[in-house]
Amino acid sequence: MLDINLIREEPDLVREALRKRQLDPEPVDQVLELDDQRRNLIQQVEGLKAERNLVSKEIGKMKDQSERQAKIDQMRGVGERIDALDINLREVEDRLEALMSEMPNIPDPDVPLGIDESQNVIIKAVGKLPEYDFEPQPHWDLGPALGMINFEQGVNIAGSRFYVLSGAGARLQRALIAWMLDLHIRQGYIEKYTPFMVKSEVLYGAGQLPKFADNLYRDHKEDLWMVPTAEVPLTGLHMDEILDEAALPLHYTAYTPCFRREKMSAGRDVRGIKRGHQFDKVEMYKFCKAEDSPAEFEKMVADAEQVCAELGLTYRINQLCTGDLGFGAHITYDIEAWAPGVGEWLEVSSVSNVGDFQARRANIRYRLEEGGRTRFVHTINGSGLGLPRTLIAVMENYQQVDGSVIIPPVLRPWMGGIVQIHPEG
RNA sequence: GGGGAGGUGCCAGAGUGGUUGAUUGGGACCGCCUGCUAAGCGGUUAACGGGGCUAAAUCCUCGUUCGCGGGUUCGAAUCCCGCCCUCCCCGCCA
Repeated sequence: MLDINLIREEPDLVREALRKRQLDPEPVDQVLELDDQRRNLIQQVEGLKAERNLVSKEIGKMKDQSERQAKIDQMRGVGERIDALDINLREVEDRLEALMSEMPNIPDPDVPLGIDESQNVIIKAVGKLPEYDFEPQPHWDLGPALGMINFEQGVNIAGSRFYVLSGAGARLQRALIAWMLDLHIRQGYIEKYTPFMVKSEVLYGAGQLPKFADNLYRDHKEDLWMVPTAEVPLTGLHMDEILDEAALPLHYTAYTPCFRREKMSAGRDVRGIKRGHQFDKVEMYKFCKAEDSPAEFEKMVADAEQVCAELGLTYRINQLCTGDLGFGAHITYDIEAWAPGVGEWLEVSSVSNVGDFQARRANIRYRLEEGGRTRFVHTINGSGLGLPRTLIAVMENYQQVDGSVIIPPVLRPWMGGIVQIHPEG
């Protein structure tokens, strides 16, 4: 959520931000109009309420019955006018809220201008593209051959876009999760295990609702929704709280499965485990003071990089341009790992500083030690990392000519000492 | 799922339809007092929204908020309805 004061005072800045995102700036004018109406109605209705409060107190003290009755009759009329104006005000506020809640965050001035993902900017690359003296296989061949992935079973029990991990495949994913969580703990994050279903207000707070309702799974009887990312429940942890300045920053990490309905376009990413309706992810999340968020953001990017580096992956950092920036993001870096089998860079992490955008929605503030007004915290989220793609990168990078896969050294303690996975039979 | 109790400020805990935004404790903070500490004395102690004064306000003023949402009333923490949550007992269960 943007600050209404910003729209009111610097509408051109907001219009420009929308244009940079390839969006129509017209809602700004509607917001200004509704904001004007809102304040106008507030002034009217609050004036009447002040009068009513005053006279009601007088009535309480009056002795003369006829005088008293006259005042009561007079106030009855005032009450009716207040009710009518309140209804009017509610309507205006609902419409304003609807518009505001669908307005995206302002891009950071440093975000490169661009119309779509083709204009994202590679800002760093680490490692060399590995060379093989054989044709590297994609994971959708390696996985089944090694007994690590079973696509048929997934489709049979849940439909297209689902798969089953088996044996060393399931264990390797679990090893990655456990190792990543432990790494993040060493990096200073506190591990959280959260509900995988949340109330709609939490999704609103994180910026998923109302705009992205179509991408979410929900219980058909209750107000419970499957989380599309751990970012959602983690944002909700401090909803409606006023934190002490001394408590910040808060660094959390959590493993959750993620559920996304997304209408997958036919013919794109249809093979393998790169994109599905359910996937696992280890997430990092920070609540911090406004002045600290740029540095905390950079640190989180470095924390995510460390995961790639310790796994021995070749990766690069891609800064999203204004046209590709997510709804709530102020600035975003994607980390992409090279997967030689599928021959593409896989987005294994996306780290965003959302500024106070989520904090405004979720009402998460902090109080300065010297007192004064409360302020909204800044929140930062990042994957550390997304599991299916990390699994792909590990399998495809560590494959051998005989179709086996070597386990990266850092994961071996979680693999029961297994060093290499060999084809079955 | 069934039965019972309850949700008030940072915490505990009062509250009669009418100067109750809310008694009183505790904590915290600011003064005073004190050789130091303790004690004592006085004071302060919410959030959000609108308007005003301003360079800007932690300044003035109005409004809203006693779990949430409705209703009754000139006026609701207080009465009525619905919902949510917590605690205790019973049942069921990994």
